[in-house]
Amino acid sequence: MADGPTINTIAARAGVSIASVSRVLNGLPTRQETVRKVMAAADELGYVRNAVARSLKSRRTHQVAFAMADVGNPAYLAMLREIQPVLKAAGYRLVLHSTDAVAADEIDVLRSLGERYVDGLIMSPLRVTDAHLETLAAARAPVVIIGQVPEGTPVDNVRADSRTGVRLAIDHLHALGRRRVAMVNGPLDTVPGAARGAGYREALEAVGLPYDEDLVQIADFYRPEGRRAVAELLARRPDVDALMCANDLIALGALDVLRDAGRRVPEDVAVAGMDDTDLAAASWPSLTSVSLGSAERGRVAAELLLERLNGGEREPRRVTVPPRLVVRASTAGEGHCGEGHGTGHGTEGHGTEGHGTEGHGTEGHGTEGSGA
Amino acid sequence: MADGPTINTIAARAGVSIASVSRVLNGLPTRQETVRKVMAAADELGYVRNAVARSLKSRRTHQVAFAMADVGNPAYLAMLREIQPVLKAAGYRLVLHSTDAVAADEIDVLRSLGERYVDGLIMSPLRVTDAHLETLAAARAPVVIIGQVPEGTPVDNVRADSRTGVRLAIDHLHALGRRRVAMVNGPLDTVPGAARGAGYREALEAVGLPYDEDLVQIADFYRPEGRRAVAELLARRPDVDALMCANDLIALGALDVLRDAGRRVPEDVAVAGMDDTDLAAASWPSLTSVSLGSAERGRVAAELLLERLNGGEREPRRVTVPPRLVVRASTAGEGHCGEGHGTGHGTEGHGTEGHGTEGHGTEGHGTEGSGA
DNA sequence: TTGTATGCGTTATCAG
DNA sequence: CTGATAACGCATACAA
Repeated sequence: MADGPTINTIAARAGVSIASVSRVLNGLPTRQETVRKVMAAADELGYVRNAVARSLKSRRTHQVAFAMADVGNPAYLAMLREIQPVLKAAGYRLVLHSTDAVAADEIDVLRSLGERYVDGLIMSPLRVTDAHLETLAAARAPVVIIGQVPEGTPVDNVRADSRTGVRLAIDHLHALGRRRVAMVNGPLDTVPGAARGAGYREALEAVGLPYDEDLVQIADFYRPEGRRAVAELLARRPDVDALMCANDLIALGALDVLRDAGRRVPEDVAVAGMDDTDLAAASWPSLTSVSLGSAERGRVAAELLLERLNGGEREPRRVTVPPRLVVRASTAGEGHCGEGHGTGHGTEGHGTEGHGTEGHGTEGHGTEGSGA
Repeated sequence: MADGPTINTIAARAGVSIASVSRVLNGLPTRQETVRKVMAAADELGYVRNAVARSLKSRRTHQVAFAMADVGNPAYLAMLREIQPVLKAAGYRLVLHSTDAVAADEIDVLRSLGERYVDGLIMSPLRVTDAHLETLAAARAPVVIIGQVPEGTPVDNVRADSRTGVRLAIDHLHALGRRRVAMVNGPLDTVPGAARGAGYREALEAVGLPYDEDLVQIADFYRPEGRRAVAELLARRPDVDALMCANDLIALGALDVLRDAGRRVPEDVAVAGMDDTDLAAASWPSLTSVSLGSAERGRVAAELLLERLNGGEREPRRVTVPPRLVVRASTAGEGHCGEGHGTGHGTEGHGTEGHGTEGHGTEGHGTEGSGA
């Protein structure tokens, strides 16, 4: 309860000046005797540096902000999980902003950099508008953008390449002998939808398959939408033998419908998703999925920001993280009762299998009640 | 790049004293003319308050920390997702600490409260040790613990009740006519393992079933472990007709093994999990699971902390959040081809179905490369 | 080596 | 109503 001790308290106790206290605390050359006295006093009083005063003086908060639409989104979560340890190792705390996908909120975050409560910002905006760019140009602290920014924007930038990602999957399906590969894409007016659609056409051309509009179906990026879309597609084209889905949720919806229709996966129809979320490994059959490298994008973004925080000025840098195909049972299945359960995660360090642990020691014995 | 303007800059520009500037900025009674001049100057200069200086003076940072083992864990994530908006609405920023389940790190976080970079802390420790309690007693800011603390610890505390949770599930299974209900529990030396084991015995007794040691199997809280354990159990007791699993991952492992063994779920064997993670809805058949109310625990914790931040002193409070059974196909199945896909989430506001959206506009057209 | 004094950007007190 | 001025807790240039 009592107000914490300051260097003044210590100085008094040790019988020295606050300057000496500060010097000892910062490891500057000081007489042994003084060091001893100061350390003793600090120990006894349980002194802890005041970070706020420190920041005011040093103009560094040792805090970095990460702003994204929604922590619940597996893609952002993957970024967060990589960003956190990188920053921590470098001595930075992490301030989390959830913008709920509201552009105005994102701009607020950019503006708030003027308050100087963080040294830098990593931001993954839904869509970069002109307003973003304006505010960005006037930002009072270094910013790294994860996502798509216009060519030439003077900002550190880390991006995915889902176009190539789609191509990886199509190549895979084609190599397995599939020839009627449909695409269940997201809305075409979204950035990812457009890119994935383009990737689909490119990939078909590359493997020498014709582009057939009949094989394209649009769905919002959710599971029920995936069900609806795949049902329609199946009704129109019952001969389809592979489904490229624009994300894992749509792919789960596809599995639902195929199961109900009595089509075996992957024997009759192979299914591939995108994003490689936890759900891909949990479903049955487990889902082949294209990882867009969210985790790595997070890590790279953090490293870029640290570089700029330490190093100072340099040219803005742009990094594109390559996609990676994670093959599981929904395309590669070895018979529908195979034991390929733990179909791994390739090479990526800590896979998703590991962290879904448990409710961790939070327990209650009965009904202690909840009132005051 | 130029250093941001301060109230001094504005004062000079407006031809008034810094005191007047501060007053205007804080809405204190001031002559209209002065207000006008100050606002004009502030606007032109793009002035933004310096949060650090403000904090130093006011002794409030408007930041709150949340410390848990791992953001990747769905339980913590659910808490985070509730905590964030509550704090944001109250004008607080959220500082995130990942302790990697290392007790020493948790204690460091408690100690670091002395640095005064946050106004309060919400912490969900793996296990509360004596060292925790000591540090807690000396904490220099209000703390809310999510989890189990010893009786009488003078700290705001929010807890789950997995014992009752297990009972809900067993009651459900018994009501469905199952009579040989096995338990695949976590290690008994963990807090959750012990509580769930106790809940299992209690529940059996309550419904009048005998406790049979043969029906209990221990597994670590992971899917491969779940597979191993259930395989053993099945070999020993092929007559089992229901499985109560201590978490969702173990339950997924159970589904794997049952499928391979040709047992139908739920017709031959019903399966229930715990934690009600995203995975429960994604699996097939979808998994009946006991929610321990992680989301609500998070929300309550945030509210308790805010109360204390605003209100000041009061008696420490303890809240127990009741568990909730979420019934899905793995116990209630309406035939194995039923359309009960979207089996809902009960009542809990925003269900998990909604947020697993997509890779959000992060795209790249090709190979811009990753070099400098 | 040590102490004194000043400033970081605000807010708040107290005369004018 | 306004303007000097003193904190807030720390770091540091400068003087001793």
